[in-house]
Amino acid sequence: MKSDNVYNPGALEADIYAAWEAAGLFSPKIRNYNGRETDTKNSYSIVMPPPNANGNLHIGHGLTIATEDSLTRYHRLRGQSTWYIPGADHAGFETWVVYERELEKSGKNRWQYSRDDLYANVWNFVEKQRGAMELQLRSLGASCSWEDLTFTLDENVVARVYSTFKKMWDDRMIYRGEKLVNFCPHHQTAFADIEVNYKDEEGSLWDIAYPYDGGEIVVSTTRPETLFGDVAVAVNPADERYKNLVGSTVKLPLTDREIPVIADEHADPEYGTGAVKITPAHDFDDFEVGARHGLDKIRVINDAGEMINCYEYSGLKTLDCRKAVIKDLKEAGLLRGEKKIVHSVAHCYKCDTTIEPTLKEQWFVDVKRLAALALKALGHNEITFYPESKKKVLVNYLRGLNDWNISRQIPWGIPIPMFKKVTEDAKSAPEWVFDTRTNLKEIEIGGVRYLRDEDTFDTWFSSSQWPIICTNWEPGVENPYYPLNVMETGSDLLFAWVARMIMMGLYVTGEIPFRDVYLHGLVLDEHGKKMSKSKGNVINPADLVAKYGSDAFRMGILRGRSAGQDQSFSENSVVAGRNLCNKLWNLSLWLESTVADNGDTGESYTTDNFGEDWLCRELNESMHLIAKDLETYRFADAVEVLEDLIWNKYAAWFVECQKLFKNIPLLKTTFEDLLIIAHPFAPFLTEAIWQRLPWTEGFLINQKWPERLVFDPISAEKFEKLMIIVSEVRGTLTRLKKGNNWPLLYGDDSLIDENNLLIQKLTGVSSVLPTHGTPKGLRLAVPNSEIYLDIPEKLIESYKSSLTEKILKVGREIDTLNARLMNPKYVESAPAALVKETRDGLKEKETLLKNLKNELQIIK
RNA sequence: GGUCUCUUAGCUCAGUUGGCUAGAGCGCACGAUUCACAUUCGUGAGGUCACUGGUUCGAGCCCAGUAGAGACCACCA
Repeated sequence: MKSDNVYNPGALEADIYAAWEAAGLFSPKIRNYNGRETDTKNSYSIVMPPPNANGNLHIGHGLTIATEDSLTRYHRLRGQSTWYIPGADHAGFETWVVYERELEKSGKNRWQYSRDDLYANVWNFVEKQRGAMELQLRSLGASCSWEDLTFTLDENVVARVYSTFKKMWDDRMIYRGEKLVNFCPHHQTAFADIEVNYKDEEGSLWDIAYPYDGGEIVVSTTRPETLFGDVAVAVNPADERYKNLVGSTVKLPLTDREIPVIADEHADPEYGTGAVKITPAHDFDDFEVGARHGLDKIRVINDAGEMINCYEYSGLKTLDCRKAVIKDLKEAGLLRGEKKIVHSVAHCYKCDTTIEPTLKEQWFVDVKRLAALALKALGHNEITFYPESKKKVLVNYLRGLNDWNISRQIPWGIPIPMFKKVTEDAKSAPEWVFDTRTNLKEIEIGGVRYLRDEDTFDTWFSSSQWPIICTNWEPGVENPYYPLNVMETGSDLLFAWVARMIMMGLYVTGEIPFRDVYLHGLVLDEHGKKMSKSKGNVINPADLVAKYGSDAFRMGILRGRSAGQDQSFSENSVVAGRNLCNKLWNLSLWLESTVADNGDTGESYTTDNFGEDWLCRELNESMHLIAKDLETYRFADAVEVLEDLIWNKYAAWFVECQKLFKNIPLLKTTFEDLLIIAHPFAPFLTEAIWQRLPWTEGFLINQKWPERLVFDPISAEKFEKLMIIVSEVRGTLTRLKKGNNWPLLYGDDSLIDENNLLIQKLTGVSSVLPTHGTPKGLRLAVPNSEIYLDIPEKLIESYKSSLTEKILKVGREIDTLNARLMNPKYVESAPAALVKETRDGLKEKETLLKNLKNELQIIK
């Protein structure tokens, strides 16, 4: 018959969360801190990496919340003024892609609207979607301060972004540059380097002859269509083959232009023919070469990916033009060869269109100074990384960082507060002015008209200031919540986000934005593969929460996970979490009825027997370990310690003992402690139990982390001996396979005298009796104890092989200990305590061996 | 090419400044069963710590190298 005593999370979780929220328990205790509260030891702040406002939470978010919320709840229980700040991301480009797809579905496109209309439309679109994500955060138990939720387009965000931009503009760290950018012809926007996917692709390397009087120079290219933008041919200065051509000109095929031959290190003599065409407007390397040699930049591809400025080829798509050029070169007799190669090609990470390096005027941040600030702080170890190795990775990245393009050509984002002069005769007026009136298309300053730059900021420009914004940091005002205690996020965001937060935090506030960085790895499927929709191996956290409960999910996802490591995940670990929840739930049912049956006197506890002292000792130790693990971000270890405590120590040993000798005050105290230390991991279940127990008051969520329990250590030690005896009896009975209905006899032993009932209960033997000096039956392998299982001669005989095996094993152990002690250098150099331990161990094993051998003698 | 990570039980992973007989969960095998829990209880099997050298009284851990797996950065005319 299946029992009804099964923990059923679904019915409870929503109500509990609502009760916490209604009671205002997620808010930091100290809110109005201006000048009043500066004790940072008693504050704890952490921000949530803002999930996409119009998206659903995926498994990575589940891990994020499980991690951050267990930290939050732990520090809250520790009495700190704890502030977990939630956010929602406008997710500039991501959201834009979704919106534009909707727009296209209804047969429209972005060009039919003004930028401002588009912005308003997306705002409404996101407004409709919002809320789902927040509900999911609640169902995961995130105890974040909802009244402080920051949306990445909120007024205070924009204000901070503008003031930082102004500061950088004044500090000459922002410049307008015509540079090549990664441009997606489909989305019509530029991308940062890290937003581009490189993929290996098959392509052709064509050799094309560029003739000159008396010969030709053959260049190798994968992009013949860009030859109309060629402004030079480069050869390596050390390349003897071409030395005499440097400085002369060659004819550009299919045109009537002459271009120079130049010497530049960029040309690799080993690759292709060693000569390379230079197209500064359409290739990143060539752009650099062009800059070094003062060459022109000729654009031959427009934003839509069509050819321009190239005779009859104009208007063709790039790939069509490539075919035409190859055909015409062949006809002109200038094609010298074609070779299939595999090369890596940049793609848009959203629509997979080939990225077209495009010449654009954009806003750039000069990152040298920013990176230097970050490198200095990292060099001084001002920020601790978990895992530590990620610091090295970050330093390496910061050292090679290029200037940061912060312009995006999409309407959905924070408008760049820069206006360009349009009054032509105002010669003395600056070309660009900073102004925050971005709600206007056009402004006038001193009779000069300026038009707003239509671009918006790269999302990371605002995100990089997230800790500053969320904690309401203001210059000159003491703020106990800045720097944050920890920044927790995925290790895939180390460059895009963490690096930029460090740089901008230091630049704006002069202080690091957070003290610790904890990076979690990717959650892979159970076979170690990345989850993706196309593979169909995506696990949705909401499904698991619905099936097993939020607590089970949280413990399941934290189990077996370590910092920075991409690790697999399967439903099994959530099942294990669910089982633990059920265990705790049933413990609480037993405890509640036991307290009710025995009367609750409300007295404070004392310890009255070995098992009670032992449990107190173990509970103290587990509390200490869990605290230490959480403070060093070892979540999996903490869950493991908790599980061992609840399942093995509390339920399997302590409660079984308590069924014999009930100590109601101690049961109550220790179980309350258990609930508190389990709360960071299983918030709903523990609160549900707390609310149900008749003697508890208030909420569990804001109780005090338990004090150490008082116990007698010698008594606790003795219980361990009892455990060894019980285990040995159980093991022997199992191996005999003849049931457990035998008497257990023991020699003169006060420990067993005092606990014979307990031993009988835990092992199931028929009785536990003194030998009265006449030992008989099978002697058990318990050191320093004389214990016999009173079974018939025949059965003892059948146990002989098992005994022999044991003797051999103990013999081997004695050998290794002996060998160690025979080594004079070990005795000399190893710590004294260790040597003593070895000696004691040896003595114990030798006695045991003697006893076992005696026993074997008797059997014979 | 550069940076970083990983290789420990059938699977997924721990193993914190080197210290006794290398751990956990899941899985597997054997056994149990009225009263908190079959989402249970008891017992057990299972490991050449990738490989080769070195340092040390002592190496899964430190050092050098080899092999394999993966991530990221740069480049690929």
